[in-house]
Order: sequence, then C-alpha cells, then structure tokens
Amino acid sequence: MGLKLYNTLARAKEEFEPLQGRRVKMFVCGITPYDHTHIGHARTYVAFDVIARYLRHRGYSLFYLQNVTDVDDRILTRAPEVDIPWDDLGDEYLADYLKTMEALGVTSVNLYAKATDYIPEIIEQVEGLLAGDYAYQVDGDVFYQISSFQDYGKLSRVKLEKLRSGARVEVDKRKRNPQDFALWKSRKPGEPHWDSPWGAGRPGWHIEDTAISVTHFGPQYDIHGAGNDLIFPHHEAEIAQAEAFTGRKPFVKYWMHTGFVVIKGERMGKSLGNIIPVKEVLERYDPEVLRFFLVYTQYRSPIDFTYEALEEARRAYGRITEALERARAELSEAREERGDGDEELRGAIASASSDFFEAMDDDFNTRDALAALFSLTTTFRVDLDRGLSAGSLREFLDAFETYGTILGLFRGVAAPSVDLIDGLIGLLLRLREDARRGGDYEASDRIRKELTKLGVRLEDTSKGPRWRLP
RNA sequence: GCCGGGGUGACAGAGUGGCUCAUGUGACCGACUGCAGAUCGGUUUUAUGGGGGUUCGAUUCCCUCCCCUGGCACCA
Repeated sequence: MGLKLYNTLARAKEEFEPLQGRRVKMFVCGITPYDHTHIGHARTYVAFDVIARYLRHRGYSLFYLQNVTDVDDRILTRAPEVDIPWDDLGDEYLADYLKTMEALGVTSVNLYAKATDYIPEIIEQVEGLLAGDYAYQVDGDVFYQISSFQDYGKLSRVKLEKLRSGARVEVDKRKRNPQDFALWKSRKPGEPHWDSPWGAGRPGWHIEDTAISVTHFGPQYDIHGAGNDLIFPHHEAEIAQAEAFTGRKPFVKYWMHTGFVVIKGERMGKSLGNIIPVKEVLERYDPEVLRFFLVYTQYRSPIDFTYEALEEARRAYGRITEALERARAELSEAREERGDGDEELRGAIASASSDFFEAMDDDFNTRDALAALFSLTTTFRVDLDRGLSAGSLREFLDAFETYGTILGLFRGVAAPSVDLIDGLIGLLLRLREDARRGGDYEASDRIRKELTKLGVRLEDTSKGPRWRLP
C-alpha cells in the first residue's frame, strides 16, 4: 500500500515517490514576524507537522526546512508604528511564533532559515536571472519579466490576460508588465539595506524562498507546502525564478496547500479585524486541545473557528484521553492472566491500526484516522468491563503511543504534570489538617501512612506540613 | 470577468457505483449511580443542494442550474 498525496500541480492525488530513494526534502513557507501568531498559522504548521511526523514514521528520512521572512514591507511598515527597530520587532514575533509552535507540539522542523542570512545567495540568483534575460533593472530595482517564462501560471492555472491587475495593490508604473514582480528593491530612507550590484537595497518577497531552498536542497526537491493563499502569486513566482535560474524543471515535485481557517464562514484577515491570536485561545484551552481541534479536520478542508467548535473538540478529545487514563490506571493493578475482553480488544487494535494507517496513507486524512481511534476506545471500554489482562492493556497503550507520536497528541496522558502532583498532594494535606483539627487522628494518620506507602514523605513542622518525594 | 474549493443527518465532518454501521458533538429515553461526572445501550437518522443523463442500480460518474466560499500581484 502506497502513500498518496494531493498535488496542487496535478489537481489530483498522486502516489508519493521521492526523487531520491527514501530521502525527502520538504520546504514550507514560514511566517513574516510582524504580529502575533494566529490560528491560521497554527493550522498550517500543525498540518505540516503531522505530515512530517507521518513521513518519518513511514521510514522516510525527511529534512523539513522552513523560511522566516524577516525583512519585508509589513515589518517595515509596522516597526515605526510601534516605535521598535524593525529587526527587534522581527525577533520579538519570531520568538512568539517559536514559543507558540512549541506549545502546540510542532517539533518536526529541522531548520528555520531567515531571509537576511541568505542575502549573498539572493543576489546570486538575481544576477543569474538578469544574465538569462528573465529580469530587468529599472533604477535600483530589479523586476522579473514574466513574459520571458513560458510556464508561468502552471500551478495556479491563471491566464495572464484574464487577471485583474491592480485589484488590490497599486501597480508600479515602471514595470514593463503589471504582472512583473520585484526581485530586488532599492533602498528607501530609513529602511534596512544591503549592498548589491544594483546599489543598496533589499530582496523582494519571492526570491528568498528560492534562494534558501536551492541553497539547501539544490535545483529540485520533493515537497513544497504552505497555506493555499500562497499558490498565487507567491508559488507561481517561485517556480518562475527557480526554473529559470537553475534551468531544471520541475522545481518541486509535489505542491501541498492547507485550507484556510475561517471565522463564521469568512476568511480571517487584518482588514476584517477578525484575526484570532493563538495566545488568546491558549488562555482558555489546553494547547493539546487546540492541536486536536486542528488535526480533527483534514488539512485541505477549511476550518470554521468558533469557541463552540473548540468546545466540541475538547469533549471529543476527552473521550480518548479519558480512556487512556483509565487504561493506565487499570494497568497498575491488572494481572497478567488473560481476561475475557483480551481477544476482542486485540482484534480491535489490529483493525483500528489498519484503518488508521490506511486513512493517513490517503493524503493524510486525519479526520478519518481519528474515527478509527474513537471506535477503538469504545471497544476498549466495553472490553475493560469484561476484563483485560496487563498484556492487552499494554498493547492498547502502545498503539496509542504510536498514534500519538504521529499526530502529536495524547502527550499529557503519558505523565501527570508537576503542577497536578503538587495540587493533589496539597489537597490531601488540607484534608488531613481538617481531620487533625477536628480531632479525627485516625483519618489523618491514615492519610500520612498511605502517602508514605506511595513514597511521599510527610513532616509536620511549626509552619505547617511539608512534603517531599523520595 | 477569469481561475480554484465546497454543498452529506439537529450540528461538525469522512468515505463509498450496490453491502448492518463512518466518526464526533448535541438532544431525548433507558442502564449504572449517595450526588456529580464518566461510561454503556437505544432514539433523533429511509443524511447525501435542485433538475436531467449514463447504469440493472447514482450520494458516488457526466451535464446543467442554484447557493456558500477563496485567489486575481508582496496573505499561513
């Protein structure tokens, strides 16, 4: 059974065959750090995190590269507004992004590459494009001449003559064609700049991705991903740049795009003022619940974000984690001899795993994969009442360990947090104090004795009870 | 205008040319229960936007219409 993925270039699911054996190179367009990380970012990067984890689970040796657009119009516009140097602003929001990703369990990225660390490579590509007559210089600016690239539009399937130029952005009059895009922008007062053969300036938006990816991956690689808003013009521009610069095509074998997060059916956007920062969600919900909510929908489908939907996800997720907690609790007291539910549970684990991997193989269908896990937990609960041996409980938990590693979920179930232990023991101590004050020394001694049996040492001091673990 | 994505039960959301059933949430009934919660069983449920075609058979394939939604030059 092979792994299939939806390739935007083909507008169809294709069998996944890496260019080089089992080695896979994946590039995903990262963020422009100029504001808080929002749930749209979370969606896309959690989706690719699952994809990366699954590819690795499938035995591929994956290098996952993500860029960071740390010099860009939006940063340069924002910085003076908040009166912070542009590079500090970028650092601040990059840190915010990385922290958010950590909270969400996004651990699969091998390298975050900042655009400003690749200025020489960017200049080299612009020079190459000028030399090949794919670009032209006007004053200190360099533009890509799209009429020189025959394949322009092959990813997005746009026809140049059908475009409404300037629908949202003013067209620079110096361009030979309104669709031409900037490779290099000349220095403007107060803006950061680097020396180049065309004078001081900074890179255009699209060129950093090709400079970074060609530097690390060479002229061709396997997977390029991003939100579907970047298909046009960004990815179209990347293809034009890379294929013209290297002379090799296709630049990327599989293009993968995530669906958008929408709010009440509408796209999330600055202009609509309906952007939801991840920070805001995490004030109310566990990061793992947010991750589950995102994984609960297949990566290409749009997600309508509402707190009601998040609440539903929380309940649904609780159904699984509750079962896992129960299994873990039962395991500590379970016996090795066979239980009446063993056979059925083992069969259910096998068929759930088969369904799970089949769903994941089909373009990473996490929704369908999760359906198999929900069914498995229901069977588990029924079988638990019939009786389960320690062996089958372990098999059940091991299976979820595997699913959890792939989906980046069920992490909190593995070990109770320090905070929780702290709270629980604190609660027992307060109950014991109440008992002591009420003269019920039988109860208070029993609490101390039981805690001691669990390895919690308890000492009464003049400042109240103190406890420590062995 | 051009290029995309999508309409499935009360809601969210998979899959499938025929098969008992996606899955989850909600509501209701029953079981369990000191209370609460969790859980189990059942119901809501003859679910596939309208019309036409292909077919023995269409939710699935084709045509058409309607509706929602994204992109159209610096947005994950």
